[in-house]
Amino acid sequence: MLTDRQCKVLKLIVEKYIKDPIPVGSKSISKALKCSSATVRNEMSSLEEVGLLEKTHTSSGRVPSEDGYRYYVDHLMEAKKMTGEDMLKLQTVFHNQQLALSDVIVKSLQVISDMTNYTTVVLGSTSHENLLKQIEVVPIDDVSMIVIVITDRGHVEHKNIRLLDVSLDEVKKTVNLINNLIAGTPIDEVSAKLEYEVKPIIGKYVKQHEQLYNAFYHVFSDFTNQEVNIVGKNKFLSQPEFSNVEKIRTVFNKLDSPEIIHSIEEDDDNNIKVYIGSESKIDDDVTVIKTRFKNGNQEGTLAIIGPKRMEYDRVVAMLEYMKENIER
Amino acid sequence: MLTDRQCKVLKLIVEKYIKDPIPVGSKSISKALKCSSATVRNEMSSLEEVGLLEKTHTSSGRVPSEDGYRYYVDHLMEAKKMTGEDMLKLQTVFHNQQLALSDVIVKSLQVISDMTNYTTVVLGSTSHENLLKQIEVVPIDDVSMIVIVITDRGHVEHKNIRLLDVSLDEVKKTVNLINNLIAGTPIDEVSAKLEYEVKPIIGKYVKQHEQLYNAFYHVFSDFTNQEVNIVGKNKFLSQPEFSNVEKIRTVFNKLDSPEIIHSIEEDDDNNIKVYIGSESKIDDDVTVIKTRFKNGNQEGTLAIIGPKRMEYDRVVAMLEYMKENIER
DNA sequence: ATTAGCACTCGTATAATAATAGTGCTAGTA
DNA sequence: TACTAGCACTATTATTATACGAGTGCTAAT
Repeated sequence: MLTDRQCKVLKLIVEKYIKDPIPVGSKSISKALKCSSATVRNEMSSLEEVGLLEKTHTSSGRVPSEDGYRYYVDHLMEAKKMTGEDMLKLQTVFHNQQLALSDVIVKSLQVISDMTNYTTVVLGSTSHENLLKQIEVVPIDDVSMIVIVITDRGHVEHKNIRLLDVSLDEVKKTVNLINNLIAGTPIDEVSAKLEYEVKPIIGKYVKQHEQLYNAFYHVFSDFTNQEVNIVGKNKFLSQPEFSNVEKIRTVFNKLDSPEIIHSIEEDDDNNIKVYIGSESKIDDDVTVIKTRFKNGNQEGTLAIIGPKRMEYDRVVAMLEYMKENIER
Repeated sequence: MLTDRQCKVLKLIVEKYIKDPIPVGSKSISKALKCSSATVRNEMSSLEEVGLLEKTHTSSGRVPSEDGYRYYVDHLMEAKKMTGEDMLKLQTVFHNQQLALSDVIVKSLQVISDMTNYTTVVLGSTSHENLLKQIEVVPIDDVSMIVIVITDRGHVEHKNIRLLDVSLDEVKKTVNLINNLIAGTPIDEVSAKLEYEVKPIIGKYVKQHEQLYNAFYHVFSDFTNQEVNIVGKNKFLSQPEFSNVEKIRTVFNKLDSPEIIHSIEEDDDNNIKVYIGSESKIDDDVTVIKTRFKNGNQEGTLAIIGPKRMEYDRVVAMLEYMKENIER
């Protein structure tokens, strides 16, 4: 258990280091604690012993360890009210009645990314949560047409397909069959239903059913299994801990990897969760802060991704504000 | 006018430097020219005098200047046949009958980006070339619906709109009116037509026409004026001339800027064009190689973006191959 | 016209030095 | 017992000196 003063020391170090990424010396925080630097040094080495602080070399100042950040986030950080300025910028987006919710979310995350210099992410519903609402087909020329797939949650995808020697009537028949037979099915089960419920029927009533079946099968099997929207990736380029290209490359590759991004919402805790450093699965110097939201049948995950040395209190306040505003 | 030997020297230097980005010394190319390093040095300083070569410092080897690359591309580079391996990888994409042309293009550019380690770009038709084909509306819940806009070239966009207290019937009336009255209009003129041709009519026949008009007006005014597809931006991160983050930041910001990307197709020359260094408008160390393509009413621009120190012959060969295959 | 030879230049690498900001520890004090 | 002043010690950073080497430009000889 930490003493009261140790908490203060840790808090001061974390907050100072977040402001300015240079190791914190004992002298620089001794005044704030109303005791001498020697005392602070003693406290510092206790904190180092329990693994909350680290040194970059024998005689350097201290830097928070991963556990140090964790302790700060879990016990020391004060719930910060959003500043009026931050609030104002977001409100103008939220109060735009014209925009659909999903657009409001994306817009406000853009605003947040610019305000904070961190990367932001929206993950929509996954494909097993999205139900097929209807499909539409629009012919473009003799051989190609566009298939548009719409889900009950308003997710839209379209795909260009080529059909040689298939008459438009046959296509329309197939579309109607699909809409009548399997609307309401979770997207990721559509392929299966297509095979077992639609294929036998169009086999009987539709010419060129092979070609048509294959085309539609591909449309659904290529359906993106999750809507992902990442805003402000480049913000990483102005963070001091990402000043070497190697590191940037690994981070960017991770951000481009669906598995990694997907894993952000693995645990479906409804509260705000903070993944620090190695917990983030992106890089030891990266922190991910995320929350789920739900409004009617719109649901998904918001995340803010930045350096481990992140303004935790500010970001948490922002995410709370976002969640609150989305959910009503 | 350059002598024969000067051409050889320049060519050797460019090609050697492209392989390995260290300044080229006289000795290293003297054997290939069957003369002494002193002779090469003389030729080199002539080439420097006319601005085709540069030194990084007084006693360094030579590096091609921007003009040097230009001269190489315009006069020295040999039309290279694609290697069998390169060809094979692209053919498997092109020979996929299932895919629509636009998908084939994107897929093959992904392949090219991976093969070359450069960034690739497809620019679709611009909004004044795309004609409105039809719009569709799908209601999602009481207040929101999705408007889907389809152009004659198969470009699809959709937008979520919110309409309070507007009945579905009124919406459908409006949609029908729009489809009947202004289908066939270039997308970037739709907003105007909407105002002068549709607004007066729905004003008479449709309730809540204000709200409806505004909503559709926004749908079209937000229409992306150009389909842009950039693949493999991260490839820049493994190019040695982009090893500092500052540079990466400026390049990435440029690549994210619609104006810059749009400017690639400013000149509508149908042949392959090479923009070297400052000509690229992206960075002095960047080269853009592009060509237009056209197949039926599908047209657009392909570009490959990489370091100035690019494998020009290989890239040009690939673009030629792409253009040829797309156009038939 | 070409080339061998040599003085010269400049970048890179290595080592030596000093300055500085920090630590840990000891001994003394409230 | 808890704190602190003081000091020896350590590692980083910046600066300077030195040597090395790859390359050039020029001159004189072929």
